Amino acid sequence: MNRVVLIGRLTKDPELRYTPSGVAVASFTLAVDRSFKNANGERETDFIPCVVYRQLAELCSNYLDKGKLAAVDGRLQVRTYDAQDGQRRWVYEVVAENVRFLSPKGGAAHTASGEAYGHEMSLDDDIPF
Amino acid sequence: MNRVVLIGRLTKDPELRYTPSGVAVASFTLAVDRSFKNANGERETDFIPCVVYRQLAELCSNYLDKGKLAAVDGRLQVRTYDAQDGQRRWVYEVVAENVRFLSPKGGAAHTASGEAYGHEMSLDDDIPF
Amino acid sequence: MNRVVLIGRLTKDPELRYTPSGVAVASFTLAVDRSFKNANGERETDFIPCVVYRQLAELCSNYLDKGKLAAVDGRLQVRTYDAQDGQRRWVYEVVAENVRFLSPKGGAAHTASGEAYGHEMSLDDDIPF
Amino acid sequence: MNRVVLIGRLTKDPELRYTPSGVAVASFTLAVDRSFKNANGERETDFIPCVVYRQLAELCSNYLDKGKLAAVDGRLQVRTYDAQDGQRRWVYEVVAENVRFLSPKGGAAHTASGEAYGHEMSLDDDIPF
DNA sequence: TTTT
DNA sequence: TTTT
Repeated sequence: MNRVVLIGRLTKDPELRYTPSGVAVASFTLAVDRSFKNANGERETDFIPCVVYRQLAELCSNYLDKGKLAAVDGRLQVRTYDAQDGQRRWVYEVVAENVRFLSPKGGAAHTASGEAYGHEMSLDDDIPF
Repeated sequence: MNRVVLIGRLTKDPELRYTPSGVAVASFTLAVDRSFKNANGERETDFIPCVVYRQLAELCSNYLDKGKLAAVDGRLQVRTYDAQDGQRRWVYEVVAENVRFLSPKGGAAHTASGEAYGHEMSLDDDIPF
Repeated sequence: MNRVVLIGRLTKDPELRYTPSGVAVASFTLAVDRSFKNANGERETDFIPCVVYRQLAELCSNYLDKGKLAAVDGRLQVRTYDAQDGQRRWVYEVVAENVRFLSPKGGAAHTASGEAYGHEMSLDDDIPF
Repeated sequence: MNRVVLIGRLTKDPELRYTPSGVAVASFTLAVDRSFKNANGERETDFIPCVVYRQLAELCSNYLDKGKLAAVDGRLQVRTYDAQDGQRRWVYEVVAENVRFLSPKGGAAHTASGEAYGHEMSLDDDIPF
C-alpha cells in the first residue's frame, strides 16, 4: 500500500518529454504549504516532485502551468542513480495517477479548452472498476 | 487506520450547531464527481456528508457556502440510531480533520477575510507534530 | 478526488456474487477500530461495507474470511435505492481498488496458496502506470 | 493537503534519538512493495524513510524492529541541508502521525507487551476530534 | 447484521 | 435533501 494525496501550486510550467518508446512523461514540482506554523510563526512549504505518464501527461502539460493549483493522487516512488561524482543518489517523486486542476479557468493554460477545470483527470477515464 | 480525502462542492451552506457542552459542529454535504463515466457516458456524483468540530467548524461556517469547492481530509465514521419506525438506521459521514478552501476569493463567503483561501485549515494549526 | 484507506478485520466471510454479465463482485464489512478512546475510555469501532470487483473479488473470496485483517484502498461511493416502505434509502460503501491481506498465513483461507500474503492485490497487477 | 499512507516492512531496527529539548525522534525505513510487476516480471520495492516524534517514537522503538510489518499514515516532508562537498542536498521523509503495528505478537519486539498489536497508535490517543 |  |  502506497498512497499519496497532495494539493499545491506548480513551481514552474510542467516539462513534457517522451520515452524512447514514445510514452509521454510530464514532470513538475508542487509547492505544498504545511498546515501548521513553525517555531517562528512561519508557514513552511514542501517542494514535491511529481511525474505523470501517458495521456494524463499531455493533459497536465496543456492545462497546468506555473502557479496553478492542482491536486495529485498517486504513489511515492524512489529511484536510484549513480551521480557524476561516483556516488549513489536517490530521487523521490510522486507518480500521479489522478490529477485535478483546481485553478479557475482563464490564463494562458486554459485557452485551449475550458473543459478540464471542474473534474478530475485519471488514466482510465471511462473504466468504473 | 481510516483515512479519507475528498474534493467536492458544497450542496448547501454548512449548518452550524453547538453541542450541549458548547462544542461547535458544522455539517455539510460534498458533491464529489467520479473520475470516470458510467455505461451511458455520464459522469456520476457521490454526495458525501461531512462533519467538522470546534474551531474548524466555525471557519467552515464562515468561509464555505453552497457551491464552493473544498478539500476534506478525515476519517469515515458510522453512527447508529433508532428511527421513528422502530428500525435501526446507520449514518455514514466523514469527520473532517483538515479542510482546504479551494474556491477563489470573492463571493459572500469571503468578505469577512481573504486570508483563509490559500492554505489548509486544521484543528492544530500551530502544532508541528 | 475521492480516496479512502482502511485497515480492519472482516466481520464475516466475504460474499461472492456475479452480475448478469458475469462480473465477480465480492462484498464484506471491515471492523475498523478508532485510534482514540471515547469519553468512557472505550475504543469504538466503525463497521464499513466494502465491495470489490472482477479478479480482485475472486482473490478476496479465496484469501479473506471472518476475522482476517486486511487493508483496503479505494473510493467512497453512495448508491441510492427505494426501500420496500416506499422510502429512498442510501447505501455507503468503499469500492476497493487495492486490497492487502494482512493476516499471517495459516487458517482455512490460506490453504489454497500462501502467495497472497505479503503483497498487495490490485486490479491492474502488471501495469506500472 | 499532504497525506501519505504506506504499508511496509522495517529494513532495520528503528533508531531512537532525542532533540536537544528532549523530544523523542524515531526513524526507520519502510520497504514498500509495488503492487505491479516491472517489464521483467519482477516486483520492485520502494525504500521510504519515516520519522516519528514524541510518545509515538518511543512506542515505535519498543514495538517495531527489523522485518516487522507496519502501516504509517502521515505527510511527506522535504528538508534541505548543505552536504560536506558544499552542495545543497534534499531529504525526503514521511512524518508519521499514526502507526499501526501489523506483525503478529511474538519476536523480541513484543516481549515487553502484547498490547500494541491490534490497534493503531497515534499522537492523540484519547482525543476524539 | 458485526471483527480481535 | 443535492453542487458546477
